Amino acid sequence: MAQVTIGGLSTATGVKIETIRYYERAGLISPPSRTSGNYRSYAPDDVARLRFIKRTRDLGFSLEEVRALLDISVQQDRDCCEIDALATEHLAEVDRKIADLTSLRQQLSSMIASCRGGTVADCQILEAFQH
Amino acid sequence: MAQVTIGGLSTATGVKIETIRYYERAGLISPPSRTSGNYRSYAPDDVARLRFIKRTRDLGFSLEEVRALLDISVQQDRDCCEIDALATEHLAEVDRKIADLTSLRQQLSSMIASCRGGTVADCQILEAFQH
DNA sequence: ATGCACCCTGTAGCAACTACAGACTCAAGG
DNA sequence: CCTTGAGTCTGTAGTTGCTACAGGGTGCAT
Repeated sequence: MAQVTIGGLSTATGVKIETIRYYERAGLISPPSRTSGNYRSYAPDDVARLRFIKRTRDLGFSLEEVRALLDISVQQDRDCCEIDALATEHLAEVDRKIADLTSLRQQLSSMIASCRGGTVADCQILEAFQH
Repeated sequence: MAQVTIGGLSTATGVKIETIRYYERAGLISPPSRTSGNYRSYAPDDVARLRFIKRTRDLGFSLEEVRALLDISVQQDRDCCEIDALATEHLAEVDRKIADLTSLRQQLSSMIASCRGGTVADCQILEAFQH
């Protein structure tokens, strides 16, 4: 039966205990059964589900998106295209973020390149901050 | 002599009114003088300071970092190198984020490429989420 | 004098956790 | 048998950087 405590689930998945309880409150995982001493007791399926959550979180999906992915993933006979759509939309978001950061990086590095030392009064970086 | 209300400051800087009040609570800007009707009244210097804050926020500095930059920038006779150090450190952080997002983008897009349609049961993307 | 736009304070909410406090449980060692 | 230490429980508050009210007051034009 291989039931585990929350600590075991935590080490099995790399998700912190507090975070697991948070996910339970947030409805991402359902309340597990309890031992006689009121300890949470998780089944192997719970480990798989939490791994899934961790993986998708690591890939940058929001909890809302994770919820949607979980919802779809249990309906085994549905068409796969919704998953594809969610992933593609998320990819676009990631691309936007990369573009934003890259332009920002550009500005920052040219500011830094303009630094010639000296006092704060004639700092070129600060000058650039003033716009 | 060119004092403005919070609404004027907001339009002059592009920072929302609520955010300005928040910055005041957070100690990033000092409480301005008030009119007889208890309205906040800002001087041109306040406009400059808030513009500075907005610009650095747009460049991705945290409020903590902005605070540090502001602190240094008022000490006109100090050496400029601290500014350079903060900016360089921030640039490194931005680079880390770009690297993270790029690797993530890579994983996501190869997952999406593996999609062959069909039902959820044999979805390759979900498969990849399982790790 | 009566709208209407603007401003005030204070509080609560968002994401996605993280960090306690104070109490309980469980297994091992002396 | 008792104690000690690690693990767990609930509940609440803090984090970052805002944003969104509610329920009032102000200022100016018609």
